[in-house]
Amino acid sequence: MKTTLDQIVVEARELFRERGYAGASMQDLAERVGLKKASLYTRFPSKEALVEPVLALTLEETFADLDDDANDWLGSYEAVLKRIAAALTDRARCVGLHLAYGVQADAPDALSAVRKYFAALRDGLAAILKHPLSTKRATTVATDALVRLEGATLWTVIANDPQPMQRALKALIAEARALNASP
Amino acid sequence: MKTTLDQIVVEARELFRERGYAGASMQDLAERVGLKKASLYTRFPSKEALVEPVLALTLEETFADLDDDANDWLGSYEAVLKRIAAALTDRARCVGLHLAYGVQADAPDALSAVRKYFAALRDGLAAILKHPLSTKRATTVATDALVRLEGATLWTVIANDPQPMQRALKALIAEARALNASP
DNA sequence: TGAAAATACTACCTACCGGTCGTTATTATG
DNA sequence: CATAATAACGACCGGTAGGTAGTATTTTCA
Repeated sequence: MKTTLDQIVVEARELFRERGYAGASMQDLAERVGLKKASLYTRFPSKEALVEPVLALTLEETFADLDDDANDWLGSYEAVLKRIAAALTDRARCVGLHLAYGVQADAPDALSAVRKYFAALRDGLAAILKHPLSTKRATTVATDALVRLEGATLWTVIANDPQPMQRALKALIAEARALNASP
Repeated sequence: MKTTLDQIVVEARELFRERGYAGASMQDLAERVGLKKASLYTRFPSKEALVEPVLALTLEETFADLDDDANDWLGSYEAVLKRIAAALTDRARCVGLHLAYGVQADAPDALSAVRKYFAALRDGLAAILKHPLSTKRATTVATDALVRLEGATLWTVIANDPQPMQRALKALIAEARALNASP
């Protein structure tokens, strides 16, 4: 009857995504994974400790199976952007954004996990953009791309409307293609 | 010793902004306004009922003192965008976004208040953009502008970095100016 | 000024929160 | 197969959540 850590992390992510950090309860999580609440504490020392693995999993999924082919940076970039956009669209909300807004100073480990997560996302995108751009410019463009996609989740959340996300994605890809022409 | 409704709404907004819907407590709110918790309930029937006036106030501030001058739609548009960006930057978070993510189906009145708030924001921007654009296109452009600014709050929250917001603002204004040249 | 209405208070309710206790059942390893 | 480690459990802790009852105080207005 051993429940895997992954199951717990996946369900915790879903819960954080739906209800945010404050709104998610260990009781709810226990029920989702078919355990009693006390049993969760044999796996994770606290609610706060769930945040890091939740975001690590998400980050891993985002950059899985990406070959850093210098000759096809544009393909890699498009692929990652599409992957991020797809994840944000089909779950409506972004776990990371929900946690970024919801995690407070009284959960310092969670706070630093959130910061590391977004820094890693940005750096992952920037690494691809370093092929046509300077390091500094790559970071800027990556940051702007990321916040643009994240912002579009507002409309998926309140109106269940994926179109702003699609338009943002299209615009970002067009900008990247333009970089290829004039660096 | 009468506390004004406005004081309560302003403090509630601050609390929702900082902690989100689930994370904000009536006890905290009471302390902020210098009342006992029970006294809040003589003014508002529930926590949920705070959401609508909080967003109404924010909306009102956003569009205050704007003359809809057809000859200077660009000036009005820039002014509103700057106002939104400034509010998002100096409070780091956006109340509306925090509530959009945090309000759940079990708070239906709050949910519809959030939806109305963002629809009104979009419509307010779209009304200005109807001068150079078709109704349909104005709505699209307004929506995209809004989500772009909102997305930039991610970086103000996690890194206390206002630059993505400034860049988004600049880009949006540039796009609007381009509209003026080629409609 | 006096009474109605609005506001505030103390005290309390039930439900749930994150987390811990001591104990039992399961699993891995020698 | 024994044993140690891991994982699961029921019961419980103090604290706090949203909200209410009943009462006292203040404000409003005729």
